[in-house]
Amino acid sequence: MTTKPLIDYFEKLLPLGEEEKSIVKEAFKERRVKRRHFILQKGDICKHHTFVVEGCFRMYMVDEKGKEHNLQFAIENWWITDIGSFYSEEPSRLYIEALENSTVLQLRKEDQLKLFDDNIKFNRIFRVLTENALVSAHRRILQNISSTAEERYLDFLKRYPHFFNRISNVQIASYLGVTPEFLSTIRNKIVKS
Amino acid sequence: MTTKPLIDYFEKLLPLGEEEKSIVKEAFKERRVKRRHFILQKGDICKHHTFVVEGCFRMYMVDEKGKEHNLQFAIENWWITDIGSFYSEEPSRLYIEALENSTVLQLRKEDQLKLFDDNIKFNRIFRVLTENALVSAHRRILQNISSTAEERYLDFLKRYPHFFNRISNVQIASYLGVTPEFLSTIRNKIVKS
DNA sequence: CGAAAATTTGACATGACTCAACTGGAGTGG
DNA sequence: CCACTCCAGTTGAGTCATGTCAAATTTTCG
Repeated sequence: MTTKPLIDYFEKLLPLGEEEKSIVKEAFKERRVKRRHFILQKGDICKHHTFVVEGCFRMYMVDEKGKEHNLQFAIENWWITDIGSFYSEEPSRLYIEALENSTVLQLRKEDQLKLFDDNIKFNRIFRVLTENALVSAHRRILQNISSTAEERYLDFLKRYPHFFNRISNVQIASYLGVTPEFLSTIRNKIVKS
Repeated sequence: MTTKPLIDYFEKLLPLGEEEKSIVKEAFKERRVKRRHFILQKGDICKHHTFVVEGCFRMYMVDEKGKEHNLQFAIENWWITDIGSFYSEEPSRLYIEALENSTVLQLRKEDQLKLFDDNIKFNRIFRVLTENALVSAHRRILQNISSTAEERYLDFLKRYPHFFNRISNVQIASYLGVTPEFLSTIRNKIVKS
């Protein structure tokens, strides 16, 4: 039963009754995604909230020069959704790509609205999720405007140590906003010091 | 009646009944804040959601070297709150300072919880507010990691034209993550081109 | 195994910061 | 209303951070 990690996740925020658990089981659909496959591409409307049960994803933008810029990673027990597109129902500018063979649970908008109507707990749960995401985003903005690339890299490793041997440096560089070459020299410098 | 702008604001998201309007009037407290005064300082716990009725604020962090970094501005009909501190009830790392003599409406956490319990609309309204803030934050992160300072400045002017003659370039530089000197050379370059 | 991608290295170019000095305008107190 | 101060804005020289491009090497995965 793939919904177990999700229910555990919800219950850390707010305990659920048996009935609520079965609502969750009905609302979320399991899906397997192979490495290098996409669950969202530029121009699509983001139709689901996606919860990662197993595997790893990145969400990124491609600029006018064709360069990719990672907005977010997601591994087990993380969410990955272009909320802008999800809520506005406008075409996304983002891609979500599986970096490993993965399993996710997806919630369609109609089903989310049903959750919200049926039960005030889910309203609160999703509010808290969004709040937490906003707090992280604010932290990241402050860091981007106040620190050097080296400081950002060290902080990234401290904050997400489980990413260290799982996500390539190319991807990390793109998340930090530096070139892979420069990240390489940073790493070199750190080792020597 | 200072609550009118706020009620208008809410009604753009979701129409309110008369009863709901009076709930709003009771829950929010008016407060005047003079230029250079603070409604939040590092170490405080952020006790209110703040809605700006008139005036202008900035929210910023001070780094180890004593430099200030602006996370956000707020003018009429904007919100300015350290949500991290507000929800976790932990001491804030941020300052919120009035850049002009201002009038705000503030909502204490207890009163917000009452709104949430009483009425599902407010639950939804605050969820939408947070979602919108998250979408902007994501846009800003992507821009920070993908654009030069000049591009960020031009985009800032396009997106917030009303800030142009209201917020000093020192403050804008701090928001963009560059020094005031460098912003000055950027502006010079733009004029010449 | 073989192709494609990741990582590293180095030379060079540009973006952005630091520091110091100068200018001009806005507020303040006499 | 003036003199004064303080702060925002500008300028320039020198320096450091980071990007670009090209090439060589290593790793990964199909």
